[in-house]
Amino acid sequence: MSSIWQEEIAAETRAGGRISDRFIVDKVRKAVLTQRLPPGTRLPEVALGDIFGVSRSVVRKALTRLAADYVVTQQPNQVARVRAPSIEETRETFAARRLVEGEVAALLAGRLDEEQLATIAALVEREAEAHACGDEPARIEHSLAIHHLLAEHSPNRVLGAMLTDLILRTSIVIALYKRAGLASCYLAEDHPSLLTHLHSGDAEAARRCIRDHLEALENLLDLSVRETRIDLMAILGQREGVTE
Amino acid sequence: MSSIWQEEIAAETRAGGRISDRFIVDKVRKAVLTQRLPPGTRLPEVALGDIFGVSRSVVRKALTRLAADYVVTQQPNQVARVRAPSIEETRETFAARRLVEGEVAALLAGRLDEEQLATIAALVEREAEAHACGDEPARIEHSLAIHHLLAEHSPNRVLGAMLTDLILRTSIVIALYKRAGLASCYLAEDHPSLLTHLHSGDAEAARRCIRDHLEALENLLDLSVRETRIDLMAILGQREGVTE
DNA sequence: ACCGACGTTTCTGTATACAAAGTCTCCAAC
DNA sequence: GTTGGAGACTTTGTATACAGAAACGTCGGT
Repeated sequence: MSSIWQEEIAAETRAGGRISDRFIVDKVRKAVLTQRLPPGTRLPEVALGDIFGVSRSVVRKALTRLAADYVVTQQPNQVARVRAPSIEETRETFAARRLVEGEVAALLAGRLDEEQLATIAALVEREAEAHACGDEPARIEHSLAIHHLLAEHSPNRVLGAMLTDLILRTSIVIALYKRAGLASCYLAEDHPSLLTHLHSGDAEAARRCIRDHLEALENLLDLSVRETRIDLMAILGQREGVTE
Repeated sequence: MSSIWQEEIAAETRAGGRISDRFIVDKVRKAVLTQRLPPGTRLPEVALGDIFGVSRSVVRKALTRLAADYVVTQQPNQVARVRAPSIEETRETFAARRLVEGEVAALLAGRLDEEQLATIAALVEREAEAHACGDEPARIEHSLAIHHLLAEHSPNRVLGAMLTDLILRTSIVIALYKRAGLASCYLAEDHPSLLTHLHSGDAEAARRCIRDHLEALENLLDLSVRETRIDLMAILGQREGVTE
């Protein structure tokens, strides 16, 4: 009965840390992001409880929070499942993120101090390196870190929190709908030029840069209407990935 | 031990409906909105459970969801309390709502059918009437209904859901920071002219109309820096409103 | 009168038990 | 071969018990 979290759970308990609902939320979220838990996966409370070594109470709280974050769906008297955002929702999520992240970038332009800019510049650099090495997981991690930094430094904290959510949701659908043959969703010019605009303080250029970047990203996805496939999968969805 | 929900609970149970976490969420939300539960109010799980006639399990789920909606704060091993958004957060919430609702209005301009427009027109009409009669609660209800309709009809459902959240959050801070002497936050021209733009299909005019409307609303609030008062209240916050 | 230690009370965190709803399987009937 | 249904099984909904943390009040000392 191998679980994909064994090592991390062992590490956490060794470290004296108690497994809390937050721990479970983080792990499930990451597993969904990396597609180790594909959409439609059943997440029964007892199974999760056994895996993490806690009772259903804790698992229930974690699932409730994951549902609030749109990571899983919870219907009365039914097993929670990993959510499968539709193609339409994917487009809408990208549009929402363009609006919000564009605004955040505009607010941020010219307002970051040297240290913050340097941090971002370093990440941009490391992302390029990782791409050159063909280390896609590392590249994704650095790319995500850049966007999360924007959210974190947003002068408007409310927008920042909304952006954090949207980054997560777009990441999930990117993983879901990445064009089959595509090795990477890397756009070499975008992050460096964003950095330039943030530095120079041109708010509208920064906004446009972000919006174009996100639109290009969306266009890298395969959002053609094989929606039937997804729907069938969601309905018949029998796969498991938790117990086994 | 009078609770502010007695009648509604009785009605619900008479109707055969079982009290669920959703019921509790709705009631608490509304009570916060109408300031019957002022910021800082303690919300102990057992007390709520007694009032609603359910066990802590149900209350806990409700509180978790209210926390996800930013209505209450939950800190480990401490009683949940009604959240007291700061003045800064209030400003940020308004800015976020201007961005999102402006976009929704722009998307909606010229895309509503006659029936939907008629529904909104009727609400605008009734809001004006309620204001004329001095029936402020009714006016607020109709005003909120207008904005919620925008959110509901948003072509972009993701943005629509975000807008629903933001409407709730701004409503709470409006109640909180309404200038003392002010009887009403009514801006006679704004809703009718929004309707005009939605009808004519001028997206940018609709966007601007919403943004101006929300900015005017924000300016009606008393957001001067008596922030100390709020902070003290949150810290000493000893008031109760649930048990009694 | 003020301050700090200590015991009491209150409240949350977690596990668990039981009931109700949903799901699956198998078998008979068409 | 497909449909329909009875039963067993699985899974969630809710209540409750107990342990531990925080808040509160009291009492002694200064």
